[in-house]
Amino acid sequence: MADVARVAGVSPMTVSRAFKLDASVSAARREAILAVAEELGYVFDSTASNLRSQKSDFVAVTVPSINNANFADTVRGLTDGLKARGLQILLGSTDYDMAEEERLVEQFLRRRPEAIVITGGKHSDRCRRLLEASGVPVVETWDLPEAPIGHVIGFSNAAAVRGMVDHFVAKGLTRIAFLGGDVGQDTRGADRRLGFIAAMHAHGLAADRLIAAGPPPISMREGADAMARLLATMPDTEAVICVSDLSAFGALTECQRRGVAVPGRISLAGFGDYEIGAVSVPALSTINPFPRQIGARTAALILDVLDGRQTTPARIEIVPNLLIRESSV
Amino acid sequence: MADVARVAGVSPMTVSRAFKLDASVSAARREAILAVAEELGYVFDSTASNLRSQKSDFVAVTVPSINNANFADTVRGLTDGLKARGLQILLGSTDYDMAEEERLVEQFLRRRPEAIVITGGKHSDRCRRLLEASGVPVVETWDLPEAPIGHVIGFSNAAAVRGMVDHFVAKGLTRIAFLGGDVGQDTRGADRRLGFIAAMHAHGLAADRLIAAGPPPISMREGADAMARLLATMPDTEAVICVSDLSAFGALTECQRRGVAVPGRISLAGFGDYEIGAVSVPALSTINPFPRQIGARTAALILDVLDGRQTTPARIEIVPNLLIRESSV
DNA sequence: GCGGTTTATGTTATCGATAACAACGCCTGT
DNA sequence: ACAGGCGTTGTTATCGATAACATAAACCGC
Repeated sequence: MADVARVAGVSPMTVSRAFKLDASVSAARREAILAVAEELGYVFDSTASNLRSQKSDFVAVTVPSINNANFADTVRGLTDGLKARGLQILLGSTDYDMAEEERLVEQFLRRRPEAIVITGGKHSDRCRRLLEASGVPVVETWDLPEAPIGHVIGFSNAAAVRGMVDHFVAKGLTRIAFLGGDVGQDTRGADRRLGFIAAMHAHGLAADRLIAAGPPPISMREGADAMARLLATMPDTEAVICVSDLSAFGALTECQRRGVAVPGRISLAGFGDYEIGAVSVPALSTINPFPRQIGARTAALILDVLDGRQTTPARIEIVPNLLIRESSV
Repeated sequence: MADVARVAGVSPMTVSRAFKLDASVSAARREAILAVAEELGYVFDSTASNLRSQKSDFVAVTVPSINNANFADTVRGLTDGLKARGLQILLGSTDYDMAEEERLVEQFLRRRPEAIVITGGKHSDRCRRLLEASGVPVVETWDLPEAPIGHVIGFSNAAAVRGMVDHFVAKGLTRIAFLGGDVGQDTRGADRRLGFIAAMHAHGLAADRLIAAGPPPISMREGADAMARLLATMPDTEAVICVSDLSAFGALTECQRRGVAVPGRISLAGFGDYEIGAVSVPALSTINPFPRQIGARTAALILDVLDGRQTTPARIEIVPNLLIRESSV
């Protein structure tokens, strides 16, 4: 920067200002300075800038898995909403593991992010403590924890599944199974399963058709395997709600291979409104929790917090949308 | 850090060393220092560390899209290979746009990453110049550019598709179509299309069944729409190679809705070995370019470069695997 | 027991940008 | 003509950790 300043015939401070979009430098001079910088091949050093200004221009984000269209959509909404402000996303995946989440959060906090976005509302004690002590604005998403760390933008997984159970029951189906959500690691999956059980009980129905699909991420293949087990052990099942569209599609393929008609003999539903659910034959009934919107609103909230427009913890509830399609008609 | 040092009764330098895993501090003292730090709620400041040591512990990565299982797999391989060394991934998506890529690269270089990984081998002039001038090790992936910027770990998209064309021709099919890859933005898609054309010509066949699917990312829906157009305009087509498994699956669903037998009347193939291709009914023939391995080997290469074991530009060619499944039997 | 080496710790200056403050020129209104 | 204000530029000290060097203590073989 000193070199650029010398060549441009100004002080380093003026060069510094020329690189900040808002600072007061005459337009002509800024242009000249940027031209000199480009010619000299000068590359601005954000590290030094961050240290002195005590701002990182980072927003840290943890997701359970990068390879998941739902979370990717949330990240997309976040990125789009934040990049206008020059905020960089620091992305990390926890692999549905709270210990890994804790490690990630600790790493991230060392970079002094402007805000930190966590997927889910359940964390290790130490992770929670670190976040609370950090002074960094925290947003928990994809969940509605009872005692949030800071801000929350999420939805009730249990309530969403209840809507689907209601739909099946209204169709006259009573022997309904739930596939997945059997492992505590995937707290959202577990919430959906608990929501299923509660909804069945509310209808006076037995919630005893629970099929395990193993630890997340639940693949299509695991959905197919679980459906095979279900058909073998409880062949009179009339409807199946799956923990995600991916497992639902896997379940569908298993039905197709066995000649089990969907929705003729078994009605199917997924969760997440993945593209596969809209395109598959039959199209899958599902629940859209608006992942992109979660990201977009989180971004907007973060900007509000950084600009001082939001000073109290926000609690924003997204209402998922029930999509009834061919698989459950 | 000074506070921690005072409480622990040592110099700040010793505290600093206690936080570096390799530095020479007696085990007892390190433990004591870390305990004090934890109690005081001290959080190490990576920014300051980076500035002074002139190391960022960042590896920057650009991908065309986060929401793509193939690229997510590559990122996964990278992350896994790098996190043991405490290297943080700085991830950005270009949306298949070279201008956006240039912007991202410029942003990333300001953070002085230890290395930068770029998906693809085609870039804007300025982007290339910035990378070359930066002195940062560059790895281009998912492609085999003729004049690489630095290191390359990729495969030939054209050659991979040729293998699939050969397979169809060996089966006696000659009226073969290619779906997608019509837009220059997606250079890998375009390479596959060109590879298709060249392979057809090599067999003395006309490569005139080219169906546009629009700009990337090509969705399942767009694959279905393109298949509808193909069936309408060239109903005597015997086989279709799609630019990805996602579009191939979309194409398959269109066939199912119209009662067109796959592979009975039309043979189908995709690209990428996405899970959908293995699970769908019929399972899709496809090409596995080992995205996870690309990431893993890129990580290994980066470590080799950083440790001085690799001093010349590497050129590693991955050989994709042809997977023949039910859709093309 | 003594030079020589290793191990563990401390001291000082520094990475590169910028906050905070000062100052200068220019305009404006009275 | 002059106080006051704004827009633009410069000066100085500083953000928090650590490289490089210095030093003290411990170890070691002969």
